[in-house]
Amino acid sequence: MTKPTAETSEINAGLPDAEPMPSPRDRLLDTAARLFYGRGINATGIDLILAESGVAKGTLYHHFDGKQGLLLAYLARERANWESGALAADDPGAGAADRLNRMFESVVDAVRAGTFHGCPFTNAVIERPHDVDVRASVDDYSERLRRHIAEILGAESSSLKVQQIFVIYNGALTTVKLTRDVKYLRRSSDLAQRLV
Amino acid sequence: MTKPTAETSEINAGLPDAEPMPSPRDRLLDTAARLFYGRGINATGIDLILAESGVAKGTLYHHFDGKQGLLLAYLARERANWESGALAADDPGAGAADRLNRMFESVVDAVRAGTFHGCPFTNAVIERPHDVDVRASVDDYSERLRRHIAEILGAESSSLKVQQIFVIYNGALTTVKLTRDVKYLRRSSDLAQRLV
DNA sequence: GACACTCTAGACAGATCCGTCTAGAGTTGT
DNA sequence: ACAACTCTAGACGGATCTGTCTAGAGTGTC
Repeated sequence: MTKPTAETSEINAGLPDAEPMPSPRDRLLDTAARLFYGRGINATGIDLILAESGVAKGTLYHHFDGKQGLLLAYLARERANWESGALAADDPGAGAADRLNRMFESVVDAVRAGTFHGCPFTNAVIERPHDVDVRASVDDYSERLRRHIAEILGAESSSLKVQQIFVIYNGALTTVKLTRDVKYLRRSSDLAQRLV
Repeated sequence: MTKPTAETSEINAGLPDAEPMPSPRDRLLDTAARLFYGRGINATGIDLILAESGVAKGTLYHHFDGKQGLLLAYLARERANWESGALAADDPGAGAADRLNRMFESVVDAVRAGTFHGCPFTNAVIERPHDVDVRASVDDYSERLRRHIAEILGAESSSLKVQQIFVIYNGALTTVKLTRDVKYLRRSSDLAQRLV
């Protein structure tokens, strides 16, 4: 009835070279990420993800272990995205204060773009407080964030300053989520830079 | 079939003066608070609240406007509890640094008691990102928290220091939720006191 | 005694949820 | 040609959710 690989050419008939539709698996992940992050995990049903991604239900269960598998894949990808984003925004040649400032400035951009909905890992641990797999994913992210801060400061990951900037960064994200006021990112950035 | 007002005397038959059972309304609120806070709002069904509180479904809809009404009542009570708790722990005669420290120390107590599951308002806004009533309740709390900090510092609620300690406090709660490590409360407290 | 109020117990409808399943189309490899 | 694989479309069951409803017990008030 349907022609999976022919969809693009059908839809884009006549329009030469309009970007090809991503694979069903990628569309699932993209849609799940958007909905989990924007509407909440528990408030987002599988059927909505399927409808918005235009993927059949069987395909979801072919690629992922149900909603839980999709959630974990979303968190894993979010972690990877965060890491590559932090790497891209970072300038290892710059001073520590500048590098810290860029971390906060990236969040400012996301808020202005209307794509910021808090820290995905904080959100996940709040929505799934007893989920050990979510917890593992969160711990992984948490440690990598501390290591990233440590690398910027040239300090040990367990040092006092790293821990304090870790708190400030988490506080910045939470406070912006709470108040929707970007100014707290500047305050947080100033506070963090003062510790350098 | 049942004798509402006789429950206590039945259950406590022989035991003189064991504390009387709270009213159905209070039992609903207590149970809802425990479950909403401990398991999450969207993950907690009405039926579970009813079963654990031992209250009939009709009684819930008599006192509250469904689950949403129960949620808003829970948040309102949480705000009141936080305010009276902050007032009780506070010593207006002490120095600003000491008073700030007590704010964080209260959280340490909650963590040790095993009753800490993050900031109820942050949790609510994450689980119900598009709920305007939840948003109003969160804004209310948020402003009172800033005013409390401002009062301790003897500063304007909109001053830079208040905003920064607001971030640190939110960061402390989130970071403890994220890592389950109490040490971040000490780090946060030190950081906040340094701003005095 | 009549009435209003609060409460219990539980049935019920309607929606939504997740996961499994079947039937078949299209592609790729052998 | 045949098998293996990926995908669509959608039915289906069973669970769970919220909210409404009825029937009746206990209490207090007029």
